[in-house]
Amino acid sequence: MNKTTVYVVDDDRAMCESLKWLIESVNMPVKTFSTAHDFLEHYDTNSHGCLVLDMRMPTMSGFELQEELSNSSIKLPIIFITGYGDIPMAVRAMKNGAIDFITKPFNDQELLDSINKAIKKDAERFACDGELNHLQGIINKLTPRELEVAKLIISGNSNKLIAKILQISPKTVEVHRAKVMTKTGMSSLADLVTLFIKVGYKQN
Amino acid sequence: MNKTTVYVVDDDRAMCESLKWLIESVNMPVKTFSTAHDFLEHYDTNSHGCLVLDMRMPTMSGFELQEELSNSSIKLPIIFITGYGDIPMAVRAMKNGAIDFITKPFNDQELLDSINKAIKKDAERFACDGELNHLQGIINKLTPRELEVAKLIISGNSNKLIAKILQISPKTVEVHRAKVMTKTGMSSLADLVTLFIKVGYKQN
DNA sequence: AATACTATAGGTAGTTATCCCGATATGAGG
DNA sequence: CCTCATATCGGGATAACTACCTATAGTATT
Repeated sequence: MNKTTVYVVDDDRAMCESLKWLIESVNMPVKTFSTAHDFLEHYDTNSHGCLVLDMRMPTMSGFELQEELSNSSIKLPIIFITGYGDIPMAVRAMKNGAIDFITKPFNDQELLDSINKAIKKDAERFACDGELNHLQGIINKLTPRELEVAKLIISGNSNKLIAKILQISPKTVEVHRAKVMTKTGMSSLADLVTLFIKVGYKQN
Repeated sequence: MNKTTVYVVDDDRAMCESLKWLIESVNMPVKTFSTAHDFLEHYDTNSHGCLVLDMRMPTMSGFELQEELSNSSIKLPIIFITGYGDIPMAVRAMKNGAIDFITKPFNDQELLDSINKAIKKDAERFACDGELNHLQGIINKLTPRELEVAKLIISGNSNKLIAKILQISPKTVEVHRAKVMTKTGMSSLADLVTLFIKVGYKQN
């Protein structure tokens, strides 16, 4: 697990330095980038924290980076800062999932508070994702056939029915079922259903 | 089920009339109010649609109404319109769950688009809530004892174990269990677990 | 007082699931 | 060629669940 980092992307070097100094003053690791491309190249998809992002930048604007990130399923919380913003811009940024939009000049504490909130939110997301990946990993251990049987089980079918559906002997279904339970480590049908629902399987 | 209505709250009579005219021009029912209090008095909690809300108003601001509504668990989507807004105000409104924040003078189509999105979103929420209430209603038909047994069942306990936990005969647990299944209309344990998870019961 | 619902409990039979033992066939990899 | 994983199938025993019947006692409603 990587440590949490505050990423700063701003084309203004002085602003980058100022932000770096501010954020490091509260003992948070900071990485600064002067362009969106620079950030995208050096960003480690496994790291977490938050992104402090200038709106107006050459070659790639803050908006474009935000979209790029959301398309790449990178869910790093974004805090926009800008000196030239207007309301439609702020609204659009928020609609696109930014967690804050701060205008320059800003109050230092205001930004730090926002960063803390963002990091907290990202940590929650990370914990949640980790749990999900873990559960998904458990399910991925099943063979295709076992998964097939498992899905039929959690849809409420009995072994006998599953046997008819899959055109195999009920005895084989029993074997698969037992394998599913031992491999997933679930000790009851209820737990198995819960597991599958958690990872997003729906039996509509 | 009530029809969908666009609620307009603005202290400026002329603006109210103008909005009413605009929205009715696309055949959507409108109700206008000149104060937040007026709206709160006449609002039917069962109705749905969306709320077009002026920010700056006497006695109760748009913000205050938004907070009031979120505290009353009224989840009507809110579109703010204002002539005197700034970015922090817009950001705060969006953070509080507004779905749009539009500045006067606004483009008519822009507002209508936003209203349509809001209504769509509310309809989804309504459908979702309706489903949930229905499922909750099913569970509410259970007697306290049956609910107790049901929870133990979906936590993966066997009848025998439940009997020990509740200090009653396994036979009685069987009876409760059968009652739970017939009352909920679920035909398998898997379906029962799914039902309880849908209404938010977790066995952590 | 009669009725209905709830919680309790037993019997008996049948179905289903679980767990132990076994077996065969197939294909991938060393 | 041997091994391992996978998928298939069987017998037999035990445990668990389901479905039908019965019954009693308390509480609430009418």
